[in-house]
Amino acid sequence: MNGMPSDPTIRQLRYLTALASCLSFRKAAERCGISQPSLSAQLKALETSLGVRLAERGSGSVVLTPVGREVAATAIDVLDRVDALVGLASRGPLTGVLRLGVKPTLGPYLMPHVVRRLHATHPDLRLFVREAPPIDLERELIEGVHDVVLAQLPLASAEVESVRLFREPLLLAVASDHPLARQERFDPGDLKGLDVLTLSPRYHLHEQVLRLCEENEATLRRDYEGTSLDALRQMVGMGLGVTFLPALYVASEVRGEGDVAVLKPARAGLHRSIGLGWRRASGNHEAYEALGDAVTAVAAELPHLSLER
Amino acid sequence: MNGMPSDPTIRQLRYLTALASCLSFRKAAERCGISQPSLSAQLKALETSLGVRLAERGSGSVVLTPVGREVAATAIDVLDRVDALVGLASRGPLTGVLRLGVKPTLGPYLMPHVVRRLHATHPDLRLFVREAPPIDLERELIEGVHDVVLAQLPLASAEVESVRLFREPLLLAVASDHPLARQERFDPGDLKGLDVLTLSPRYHLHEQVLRLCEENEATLRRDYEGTSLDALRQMVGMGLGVTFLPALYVASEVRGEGDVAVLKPARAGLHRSIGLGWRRASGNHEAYEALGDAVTAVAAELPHLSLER
DNA sequence: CTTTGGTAATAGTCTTACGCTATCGGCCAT
DNA sequence: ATGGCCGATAGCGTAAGACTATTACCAAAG
Repeated sequence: MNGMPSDPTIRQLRYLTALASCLSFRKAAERCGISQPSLSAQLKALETSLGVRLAERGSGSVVLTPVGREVAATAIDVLDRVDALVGLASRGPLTGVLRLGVKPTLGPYLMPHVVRRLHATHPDLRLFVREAPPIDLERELIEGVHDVVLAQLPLASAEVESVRLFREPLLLAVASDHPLARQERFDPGDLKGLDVLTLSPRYHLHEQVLRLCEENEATLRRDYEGTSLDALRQMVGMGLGVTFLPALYVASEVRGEGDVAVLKPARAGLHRSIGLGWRRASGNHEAYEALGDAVTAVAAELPHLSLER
Repeated sequence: MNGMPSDPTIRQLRYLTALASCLSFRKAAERCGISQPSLSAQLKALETSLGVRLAERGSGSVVLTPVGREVAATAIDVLDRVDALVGLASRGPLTGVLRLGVKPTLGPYLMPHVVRRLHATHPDLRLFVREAPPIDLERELIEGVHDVVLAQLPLASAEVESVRLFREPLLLAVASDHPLARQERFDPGDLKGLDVLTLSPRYHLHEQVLRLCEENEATLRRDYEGTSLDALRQMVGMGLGVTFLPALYVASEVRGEGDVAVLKPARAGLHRSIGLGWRRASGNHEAYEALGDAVTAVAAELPHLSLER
C-alpha cells in the first residue's frame, strides 16, 4: 500500500512489451533472456508501483487488461526513444549538433565554404555557427557557450587546446585614386605618414594594426573606428585613409573593381594565424582535429591563404 | 571495455536531466533528493554504459558535451513519456480504450445510443465496438479479443461473469397483406401452420424461434435463412413467411409504414435477455458495472424494452 | 475420476546495484 | 598561503533482481 508511485524501470517496460507480444510469461521470459519467475516478479512489481493490474493470468493464455494494453503501447514508445538515445552515443565523432564560435571578420567569408563542404562529407553533422567578438570568443568557449571556436591564435588559457589551420595575410587597401594604388605590392616603408583606419579594440586586428603603425611611423586614426570590415572599406573608398583587410574578406567582397585598390605585402610576415580551439577537458580531440582538417582543405582552395602551419 | 551496452536506467536519465539544468553535481543531487556522490556514480555509470562522455567536469562549472546535450534532450523526451505512462495508470475505471463485443442483432440498433450517452458522461472513454456472431462472442471474450461483451444471456463459461441488463421482446413480423396484420397483438396459437423465417443457427435467435415453432406447430423454413435482420424483413415483406424481430430492431428500422406489420406478444414471456459479460479474472468489475448501468439507462428510454432484471 | 502436461506463482539463496557518510584532491578567491 | 567550494574516491550496508527448485492451478486426455 505504498501511495508513492516510484518510476517503473526500463527493464520492466521491456518485459511488459515482451509479454504483450508473446502473451505467455514463459515465452516472454525466454525472449528477454531471463527465467520465468524473474519476469513474473518484475511484472508484479510494475503492477504494484503503477497500482493497476496489467495482465490477466487466468487459465490458458495471458490477456492484457485495457490499461495494460495502453501502458504497453506507451512502453514501446518509451523504449523506442531509449534506443534512439543509446544510438546517439554510438555515432562517429563528427555527428550531431556542434556549436562553432567564429570571429565576425572570418565568419561570413570562410564559413559558407566550410559549411558546404562539411554538409557533403559529414551529412550527420549539424553545425551551429555563432559569431562573437574575438575578445569574447575564448571566454565563451571556456564557459561552454561554444563547443569549438575558429579564432585568431594564440589562445591564452591553459584550459584550451588548439591547432593552427592557416595564415591569412593582411592586405593594404587604399582608395583607387591614392598614389599607392598603382602598385601591386607594398613595403612596410610605404606606410610612413599615412592615416590608417581599423576596427575597434575589441578585435585582434586593432592591436595588430596599431603595432604596425608604430613600427612604420604611420598614424592610427582613432576617431574613425569601423565596426565592420565593410565599413572600413567604405571609409577607405571615400579617402579617409588606408586600412588593412584580411585576405578572405578581400577575396569575398572586393572583386578588383570599385573604389578601393588592394596591395599584397611585398614580403611575407604580415598575417594573422587562424586556428581551431576547444576545451582540453572536452575529450573530443579526434572530432575537432577532423573539423580542422576540413577547414584546412577549404582554405587550400581559396586564394592568398598560406597553409604553412 | 564492456562492448555490450546495457540500457540506461530511468533513474540515470532523471539525474542527467537534473544535471543538465543545474550544471552542478551538488545542486542536481539536491534536486533529486540524493547525495552528490550517488549522482556522480550514476552519471559515471551512464557514461560507461553509453560509451561516451556526457559532461565535462573541469574547473568551475559543469559543461555538457555535444552528445551530452543531445542525450539529455532525448532523456527529457523519454521521461515525459514515462510520466504519461504512469499517468495512464492513475485514471478512473471507465477511461481509455475498451473493446466491446456485441451481437449484430443488437449492435446497430442499441450501440449508437449507448455510445452517445457514454461520450457525454465519460469523455475519457474510447469505446471500440466490434460486432461478432453470438456463437463466437463468448469464446472471443475468453480469448481476450473483447474486454466486455453485450450479449444474450446466459453466458455459459464459469470464467465469465455477467449482469442482466434488460429483456428485449421478440415481435412478430408479417407481410402487411397477411391476415394477422390487422391484429395489434398475437397469441402463440396464432402461429399454428405458419411458415416462419429466421437467421442462421449461428445466432441465438435461430434456436429460440426453432423451439417456438415446435411448440406451436409452425414450420421453420430452413431453405431461407437470412443473414441479417434487414434481409429477414425484406423476405417477410415479399410474403415468404413470417418472422420474429427483436424489439430494438423494430424500433430502429421498422417505422410503422412499409410492407410489414409488427405484432406485440399478447402475454409476456417471449423475449431475450440481454446482459453484459466479462472475464471474472479481469478484475474490472467496477468499470463493467458502471458500463452496464449506462446501457440500462439508455434502454430505459427506448420503447418496448423491459427492465425487470 | 484420475492423470498428465501445460501454465504462473512461491520459496530460498546469491550477486549486484545503489544509496549513504567520510574523505580526498583541485581550483579560485580571499 | 589558505579557506571555501567543487567533484571524485573509498568503504560499507541495504535492497533490488537474478537464479534454481518447488508448488499450485487448470485443462485436456486416459
